[in-house]
Amino acid sequence: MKKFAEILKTLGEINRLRILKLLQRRPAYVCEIAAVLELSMATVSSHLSVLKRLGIVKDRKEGVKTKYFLVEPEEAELKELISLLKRTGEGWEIVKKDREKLSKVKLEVVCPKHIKNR
Amino acid sequence: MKKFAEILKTLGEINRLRILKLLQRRPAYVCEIAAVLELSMATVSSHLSVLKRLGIVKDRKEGVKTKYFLVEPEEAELKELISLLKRTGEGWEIVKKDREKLSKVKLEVVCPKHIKNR
DNA sequence: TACTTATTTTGACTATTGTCAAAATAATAA
DNA sequence: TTATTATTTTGACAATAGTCAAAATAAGTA
Repeated sequence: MKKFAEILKTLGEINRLRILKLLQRRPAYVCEIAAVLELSMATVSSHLSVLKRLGIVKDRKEGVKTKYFLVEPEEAELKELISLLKRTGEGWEIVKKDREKLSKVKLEVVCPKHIKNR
Repeated sequence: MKKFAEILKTLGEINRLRILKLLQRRPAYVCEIAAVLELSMATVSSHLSVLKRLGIVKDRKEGVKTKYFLVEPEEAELKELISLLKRTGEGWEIVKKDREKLSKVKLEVVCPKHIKNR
């Protein structure tokens, strides 16, 4: 039960939900996510590590960058929650905006110091 | 989306989950729940008010006591989450223990000051 | 080797949360 | 009315969480 509560609490954070809805579109680098959400990379990185610990995202190093992507979780309850989130978030305004932004993000623009620590 | 995160976070608290699993058995008074969970009535009352605000429990005054009971929530997502919780919590050890305790609780014992502020 | 750069970690800060004791409420009983 | 009692509210506290800047890492590149 403790685990179940943990899962719910972890998913009950708006920026983590936004990240998940982004990753449902396509894998992304930390710098891209940070640019879309307008959060520091430190913050995004910390959210991602929480999601990784939960077993719903994984990462792959690509040179100096890290690409994060969704994976099918092990646990049945988590699977159900993710499926609910998949069905549920599509109409939200912020999700549409975030995805629009993501589709326009240019790595060369967003990753070097053009994005000055925001 | 903010609302959805809110729901998840609210449900992601172990004592609130325990309360919901109790109320799935039968309606109960604050003092009964406090006795079963071994928490102060103040704490239980505060959890209950959070759950009430979410629209998954309601209360009815019975003299000096307040009886809390589950209601079918309005929102579709919340409905799905509650249904998941219904299917999901049955095997948990703590749920079985809590329910066992609840079935043995005697109002006359548990409500007056016999339970000394725990 | 030294330099650059995306990421992660650390440290600090603020806001929020879960908890209880004590005070305040509200409903009944005497 | 006054007393009793279950509940709620308030105030305080410790623990946790989200955030960022700055430092530390790690993986290139020159």
